Amino acid sequence: MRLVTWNVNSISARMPRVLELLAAEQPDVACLQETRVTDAAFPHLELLQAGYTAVTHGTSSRNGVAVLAREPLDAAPAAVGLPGEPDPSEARWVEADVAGLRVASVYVPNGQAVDTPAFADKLTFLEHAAERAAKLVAHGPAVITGDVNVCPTDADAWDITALHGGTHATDAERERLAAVLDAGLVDAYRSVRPHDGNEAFTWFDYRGGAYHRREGLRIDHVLASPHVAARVRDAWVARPYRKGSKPSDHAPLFVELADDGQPGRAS
DNA sequence: ATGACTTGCTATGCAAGA
Repeated sequence: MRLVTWNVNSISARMPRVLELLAAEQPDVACLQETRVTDAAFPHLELLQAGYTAVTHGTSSRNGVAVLAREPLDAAPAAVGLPGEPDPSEARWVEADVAGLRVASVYVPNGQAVDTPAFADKLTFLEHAAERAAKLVAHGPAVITGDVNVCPTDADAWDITALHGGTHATDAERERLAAVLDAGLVDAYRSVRPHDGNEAFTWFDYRGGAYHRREGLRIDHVLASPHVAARVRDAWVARPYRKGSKPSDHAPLFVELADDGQPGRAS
């Protein structure tokens, strides 16, 4: 089974690239973030013509998450919103049951700057994500995936000093991401590619030619429950989707899972 | 130069992204 997570930075602006990816890569599940449309305005019809059904949690202009699947999804999401999140109206969490998995698509708050209310809200959001993770892991096979907006280690940034002590790589954020993993999840990418450098980056600033200078961050993650983690055969960043015509500032992150019941790649 | 793009807004410059 092939899963992809991608912050599309507006599905309206990105529809040609989204359709390109679905046709070329044929993911079984696609978790999208920053769809930036209301549920009513979500392009269900075009996606259906491409062979995908979707559950969404969106709001006008900002944020918004979705799960797409080649198998028909229930019209209603398995869960909408993250219990305890600071502002449920921001539309940052949605869950679907697909291919025997509970799949959560998440867009963690950016945090703007340390010592802002937005940063405090980011930490609170991550704390509740850890609580939700524990519940999902206890429930069964699960994947929490999306734009987590945290670099787990210094190796996950092109130049840790370039972050100027700002968000995404503070101890406070890393401790809270670690707590999410401690709930029983595995960083699927690092489980198979522990030593990758800049090929692991999933976000590159639009400005200054950052992509072509390979100056990015690894902030999009696939976090898998133990049963799913054992099925991870490969993981990769699809860098070509970060360039070309009207790209998102994030590259898609793919994970290939062995079929349920088959042995996963031991690494 | 902690800017450099890109997006959506009810705009004609701005906030926000990370």
